[in-house]
Amino acid sequence: MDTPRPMPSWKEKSRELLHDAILSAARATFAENGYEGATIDEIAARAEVGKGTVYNYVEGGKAGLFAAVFDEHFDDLEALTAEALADDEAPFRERFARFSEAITTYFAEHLDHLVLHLRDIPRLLLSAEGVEQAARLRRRRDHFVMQLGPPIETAIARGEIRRVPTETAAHFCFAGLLSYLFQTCDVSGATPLEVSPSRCEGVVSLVFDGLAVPSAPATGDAKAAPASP
Amino acid sequence: MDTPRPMPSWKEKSRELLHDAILSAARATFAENGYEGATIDEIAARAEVGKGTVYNYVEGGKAGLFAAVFDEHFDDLEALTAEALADDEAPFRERFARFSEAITTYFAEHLDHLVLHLRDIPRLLLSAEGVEQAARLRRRRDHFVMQLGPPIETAIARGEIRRVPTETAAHFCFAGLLSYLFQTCDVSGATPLEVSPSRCEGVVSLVFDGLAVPSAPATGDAKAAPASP
DNA sequence: GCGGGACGTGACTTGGCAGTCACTTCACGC
DNA sequence: GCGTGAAGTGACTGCCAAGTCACGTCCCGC
Repeated sequence: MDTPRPMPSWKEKSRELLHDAILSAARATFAENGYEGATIDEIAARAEVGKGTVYNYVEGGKAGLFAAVFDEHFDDLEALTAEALADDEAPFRERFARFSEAITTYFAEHLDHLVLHLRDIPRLLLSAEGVEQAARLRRRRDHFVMQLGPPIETAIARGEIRRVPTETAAHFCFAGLLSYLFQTCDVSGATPLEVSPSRCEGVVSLVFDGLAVPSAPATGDAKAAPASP
Repeated sequence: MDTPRPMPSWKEKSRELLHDAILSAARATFAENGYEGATIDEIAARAEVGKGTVYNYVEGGKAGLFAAVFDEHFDDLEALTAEALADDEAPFRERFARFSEAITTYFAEHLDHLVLHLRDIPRLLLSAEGVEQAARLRRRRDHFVMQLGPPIETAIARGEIRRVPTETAAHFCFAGLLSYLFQTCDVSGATPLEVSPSRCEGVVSLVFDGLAVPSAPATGDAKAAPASP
């Protein structure tokens, strides 16, 4: 058959650029169709490379590609989390607020990562097959979530928050944030995920203060005088 | 070819029993392997029927089978939720505690449902293909979660909880519970999911009271003054 | 006992996708 | 120019699973 394409400008794409293009195509495709629904053919098409090239650039085929996407994802999350939590002096509520805002902003800019995170992490974590990969991912996720650990312990020591197991608290913080995002954003991307201090304050206050009325006794019927601001 | 099997005791299984057997085999298989990983062949084998029989008993092939499993699941959840929330007079904290205990007990007895719920609901809700089914499932899930709506509104009216959008509060309650279960139980089933009042109190207090120290900052003084140290 | 209908069955058909590899093209040194 | 190796390509292979359907079996009424 006649040669498919004169490969117009491919030389411009250096090795690294190509790698990025493939990874980014993979992320988009996985986000759109899920792991099972995505095909290498489509990823290759999106990256504007041949199918074979995809295999030249990643180890481990489809699964490896997927892992690479998640590695990149968690690298991102960990970097911005480290920065958001950096200020040891700040009260926990504030640090958590910064964390929430950073995460929200990140996901607002990368809606596909949000979909990926919400849909495919549980999927991987709970799939019996691929135990190897599941364990690796769990470690990665826990490592990320546990960045919240030291701030939480500091906060407990300072008496800012209750004595809750660190792990529980950390997961609660992140899960609360995620589920809030999931519930309030239009995942399809039709309306962009809005990031605003007030929105962040919403999650932060839910997670930090709970549902209960600030100081009123929860179970007592006596309406305690509401604290004035 | 020789007849495969003299079909030993199949007549005993009435139509309905067979249907149940298939559904239950489907649930187990889906829970074990996820939607994509499950095969009709395996479901048939588990139910101890021929593949063709599966198609005789369900509308819509694999997808229909999956939907049937989820319908049953949400029927269960809604029934026990209605019961747990029945007492209008009780304070919200108590109603939520009963709800948490009921859900936890249910999942403890049906670990496969928990896996299914955690892994496949996000998957379905976020998959672009099958929009039809996704919408139906979302409606179903929201209907379930919004059983918490009236209690929440009552609680707000009574001043037990803050003025938070009902939907947000409802989802926060359920998501908090779920993520707590996910994080603290061994999904593989190696160690059974323990249900105890103290465990429930753990979630309830996180969701209801938040992370913050009960009323006063540890530096205990004027309650309403969130003085910064 | 016998004929027919209802029901279950699994071999088969079909479609689709992961992964391979023989080939083409390009860049560069001589 | 021309030879050589590096890189990209997509047609091809093999596998697997959803869904079909022609067949066998059983039961029930006659």
